[in-house]
Amino acid sequence: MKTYNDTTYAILGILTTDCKTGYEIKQLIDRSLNHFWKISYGQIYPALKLIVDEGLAEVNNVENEGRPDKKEYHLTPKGFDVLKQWLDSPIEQLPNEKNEILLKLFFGQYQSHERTISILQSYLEKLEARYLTYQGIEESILVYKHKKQQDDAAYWLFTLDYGKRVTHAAIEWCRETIKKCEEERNDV
Amino acid sequence: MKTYNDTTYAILGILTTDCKTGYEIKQLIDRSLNHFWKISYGQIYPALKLIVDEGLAEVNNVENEGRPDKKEYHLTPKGFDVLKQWLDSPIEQLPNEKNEILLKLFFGQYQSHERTISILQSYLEKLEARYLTYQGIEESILVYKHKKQQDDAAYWLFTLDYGKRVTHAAIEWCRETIKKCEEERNDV
DNA sequence: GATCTCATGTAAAACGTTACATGATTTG
DNA sequence: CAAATCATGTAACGTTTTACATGAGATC
Repeated sequence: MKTYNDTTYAILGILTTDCKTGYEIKQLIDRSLNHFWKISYGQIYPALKLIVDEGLAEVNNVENEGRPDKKEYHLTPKGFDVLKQWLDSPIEQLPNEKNEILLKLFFGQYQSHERTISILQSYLEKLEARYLTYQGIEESILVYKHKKQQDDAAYWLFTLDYGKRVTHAAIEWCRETIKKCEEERNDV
Repeated sequence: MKTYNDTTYAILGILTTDCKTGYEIKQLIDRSLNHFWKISYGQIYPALKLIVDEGLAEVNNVENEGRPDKKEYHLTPKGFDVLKQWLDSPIEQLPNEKNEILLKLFFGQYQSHERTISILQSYLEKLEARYLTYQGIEESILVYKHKKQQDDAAYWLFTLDYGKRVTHAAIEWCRETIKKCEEERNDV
């Protein structure tokens, strides 16, 4: 069977939810999958075109009073099969992070202690802000879970839990590394 | 001042260490920066060419008995300046992970519990293997630190500590999520 | 004798980001 | 009245992966 890239599978997956348009897909990813997936319109619209060309979804135009028309995409049985088949396939590789902060820290000896500390501090702030948004997302998922009795909420909470734990570990590391750098600075 | 991409800065940084050839750069990244940076030869060799063209490093050919010749790259003062200037510049964005496992888990309701658990289990195994390699790297950095009295080892240990903490958090999450899925399976 | 390590490189394809274009309505 | 939100899309550019090419010595 034909294979597609992960961007395409991500969109197929989202089309199983209430999100049916390119715009809504972007919003869902930015708001709920943000900690493990990113996407741009430059990926979404061409991918939706491909999905329709391949018969994995069907489009229909929906008039939207006082708003631009929108195109709703609905999975076909074939599209649902392709999604399930991807879900069933094994995963070979660990995700590969690219972390600019760690890259700079790796060469930290060529930086002043002040600069190293300030980079870590701004990283810490961003991590803390991210942790707070996760808590916000968690609450909105819990609300959604109570409203609609759907199974998907459980899985969304699993992925969110991952984000929270990993972010928490990064925050702890950040705080302690800043402390170590400050001690170093005072020693020298 | 002209800017380059992170791949280029990563290579400039590595040229401050004992690694002076394309091959050695690849090895160092694979072995020591592996948890936060990846690179391929298709990036390294063109980047080294650019680095020389821009006057950031100089090449010289080194004969290597019983082995192919190698090209050693040495930073110029200008190259070192460019590196330091990049190190001093602020970081705007948090790194964006792309995690295929979490993406699949997000759509876990369309998978059997068995399959979800088996994906999590293989993820767990990979995370545990990674944690072990981190411990191996840690020991080799400690050895290096004792041999040469260099400051860089401290920063290498910082980045490694990050990798260990984050991986540990992911392992814990994995174990508990597997437990939850197993309970679900038994309930249904 | 096969595979691994050392060593450098290119070309094509795949993938992703950014900037641009359009335009109406709602909110501050 | 400016800015944000809703809504779709393209083109250019930048980045990364993958496959290929070459070849000698060392290890199993």
